[in-house]
Order: sequence, then structure tokens, then C-alpha cells
Amino acid sequence: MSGSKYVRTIMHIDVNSAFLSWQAVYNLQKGDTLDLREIPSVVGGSQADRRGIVLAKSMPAKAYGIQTGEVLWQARQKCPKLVSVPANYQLYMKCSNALYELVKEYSPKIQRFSVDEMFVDYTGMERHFGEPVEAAHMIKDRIKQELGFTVNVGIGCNKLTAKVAGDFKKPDMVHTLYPQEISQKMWPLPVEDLFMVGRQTKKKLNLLNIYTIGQLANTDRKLLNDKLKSFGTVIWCYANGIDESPVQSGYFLQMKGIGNSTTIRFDVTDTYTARKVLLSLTESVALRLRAAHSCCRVVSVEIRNSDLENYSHQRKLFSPTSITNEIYRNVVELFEECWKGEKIRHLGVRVTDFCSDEFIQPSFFDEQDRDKKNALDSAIDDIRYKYGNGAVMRGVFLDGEFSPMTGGAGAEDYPVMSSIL
DNA sequence: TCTGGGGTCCTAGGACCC
DNA sequence: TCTGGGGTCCTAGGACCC
Repeated sequence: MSGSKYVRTIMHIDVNSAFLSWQAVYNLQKGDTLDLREIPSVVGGSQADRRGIVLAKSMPAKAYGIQTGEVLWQARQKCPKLVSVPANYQLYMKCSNALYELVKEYSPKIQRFSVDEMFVDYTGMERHFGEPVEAAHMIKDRIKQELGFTVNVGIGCNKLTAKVAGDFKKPDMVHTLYPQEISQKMWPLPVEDLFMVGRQTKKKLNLLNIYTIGQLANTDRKLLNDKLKSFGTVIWCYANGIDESPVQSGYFLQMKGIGNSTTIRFDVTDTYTARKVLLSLTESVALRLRAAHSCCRVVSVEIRNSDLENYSHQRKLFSPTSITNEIYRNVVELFEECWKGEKIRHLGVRVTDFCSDEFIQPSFFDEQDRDKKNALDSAIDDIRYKYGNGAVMRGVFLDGEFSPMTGGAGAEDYPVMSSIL
């Protein structure tokens, strides 16, 4: 009966060193004899393209003090024989989907939280697959045997505690964090181990003499609310293991925004080149928007300059659209309004504030050939789905300097949440 | 010789309305 | 010449997540 002691049983499944594990499994299947997981190795961006950071690391690489997000040349200084392999996002998406398909057998309520994490509502499933810990081991071992990589499974009675439990000792482990275990298992941890407590928040909390999750849990809630506003209340609740948010199965989740951005191989100093990059980004963003059967009401452009400073400009549209050319026209205007003329390292395009594409009321002021433009876009989309993104491209890309479409996962998009609420 | 790319949510300040 | 106040919308920026 212990499985029904609590109102809910939630599991959090987290792939250990996801990108690196997946790459290792793939390479072994391809016939490689070397297992990347067993040597100091990282999945990293290309240094030549100025994307040289560590995206994922093996356990032996971790032993050298190499961290995710670190620049590659620094990582090499820590470990000269470090092996770096490029990222293959399509492969990772396939692995993620395979994981999802397997876990789906154990509950109808699964929330994909990122490419390598998901929440499973196991409430009421005990009669099919046994007690939570038993089932968690079964799921974990099946993933290892059938898919070839390891995961951690955290079990709690809400998403927050399940996620914290999943972060306990790795790899290939099952942990629980039930209410009566919170003070013993979670409170001694440093406060920055709590979900949503990043560098800035850690600094602020330390100034209040809060160093552990337990100290945060036992701080006056009003004081936190004064110092950190509503966010103070959120993390106070988390520190006390309080979280009522439901596991939301994909169908109910709505994308709030779609964006693509890219770091350019060289600093851009002229409008013509910037426009080409922006067009390439807009093509993928608009394709994804249409694939989601949505229109957007807000368009925004982000610039990162060579000093790594970011700024952005956004605009509310007169009427919603999913037409590539309309989005692009706004993108260009926004860019020209906000660019300060410095060297550009990185550009981004994002659309937000969605509505369904079914019943768009064309405004009187809209261009009259909307239907034709929509038809053109969907014809191009069809060709791209059928023959690949390179099958149709704008004339400006013929010189091959930039890809005609930059970024985006396309048809496999699923909502990703950064907040569990 | 140099820091990615995909997201969500919150807040502050200004404009504008009543 | 006194100088309101609540509410909403829009935009920019920052914090956090993976």
C-alpha cells in the first residue's frame, strides 16, 4: 500500500550526460571501438565557427574539472588529450523520441521538459507496474538495455522533489525524495542546488546569510518576498518541497514563442550581410510557426555585438501573420531601428504572442494578396518537407556564404518549459 | 585567441485611457 | 496654477532553465 500513501507519485527521468552518451552510443553502433563515455571527452561546438564551448562532458572529463558551458580551449588546458566531437542535434532528437516512446508504456501522463528530461505522473500505475521504486528500476534498466544509455530516475510526490531527487548521485541510479525525507536529504544541500536558484539569486541569498536549502526553507517568507518579490515566494516553496504544478502531457502545452539565432563565423559590419543572416533565420522561424498552425502578433530581433553585449527590439504587429515575407519585413525594420553600428557577432529572430492560423481576420489595411502569399509559403513548405530545406532557396543565398535556412528543429518541435509552474 | 542555441517568466517604466 | 490614481498595453532587459 505504500505506493498510495501520497496524493501523487511523480518521476523525473534525466539522461546522464545526454549529448555525450547519445553520441557515444551512436559511434559504437557505427563500429567505433572507443566508448566516448570512458575517456575524457566532450561534445563541443566548432571553434573555427566561434561556437567553441562544451555542450556535454564525459565523467572522466568531469574529473579534470571541465564544466558544461566552458570554452573549449580552456577545457583543453585542463586536459590536453581531451577528445572533442561535434554536436549532432538530429541524432539527439531521435534518441529523445526513442526514450519518450519507451517511457510512454508506463504512464499516459508524461511531460517532456527538455530534450533529455521528462516528468512522469505515476499516480495510480502501481497496480500495473509495481511500487514506484521497483518500476523506476525497471524503466531505467530497460532504457539501458534497449537504448544503450543510462538515466537517473528521481521519485517524489511532486515535480520539484522528483527533479531534485534525480540530481542526487549519478549515473544510473534511482532516488526518492518523499516529504519525510526532505529535511534529511535536501536541506543540507547548498542553496544553489535548488531548482531556479542560479548565480545571481545565490549571491542575493548569501547576502542574507542563506547558504543551504534548509536555511532558505526556514527563512521568513515575507522577508524573501520583500527582497526577491514573487520569485522569493517561489523558491521558499521549493525549499520546503511545495509544488502543486501538474504533469502536463504534450497536448495541453502551448508553445509561447519560436526563435532561431546564430553566431556568425565572422563579425558582420554591413547591413547587406546582416539582412542575409536575418532572412535565413526568418525562413526557419516562419516555417516552424506555420508547422505549428499558428500566427504571431509580435516579432523581435536580437543582436549580440563583438563585446558580447546583447540587446533586442520587438514590435507588436497590426495583424497576426505567418507569412515569411511579412515577418522578414518587420525583422529588417526592427534591425535597422536598433542596430548601433558596432560589429555584430550573433543575430536572432523570434516570434511570440500566437494565435491559431484558422480564423485570421485580415485588416482592411493589409496587403490584398494575403491569400496568394500564404499559398506560396505553404507550397514552399511542402517542397521543403518532401525534398529537404535546400530544395528551394532565395537567390541571395546562391553564393553559398550562408545557409538558406538557419536553426530550428521543425516538425519535431515540442514545448519546452524552463519553469515547472 | 575568444562565450551556443533553444526556451519561459517577471519587472520596470512609459504611454495612454478613463 | 492645484497636479490624481487605477488599469492596461507595450517594450526592453534580466533572471532562470536545459
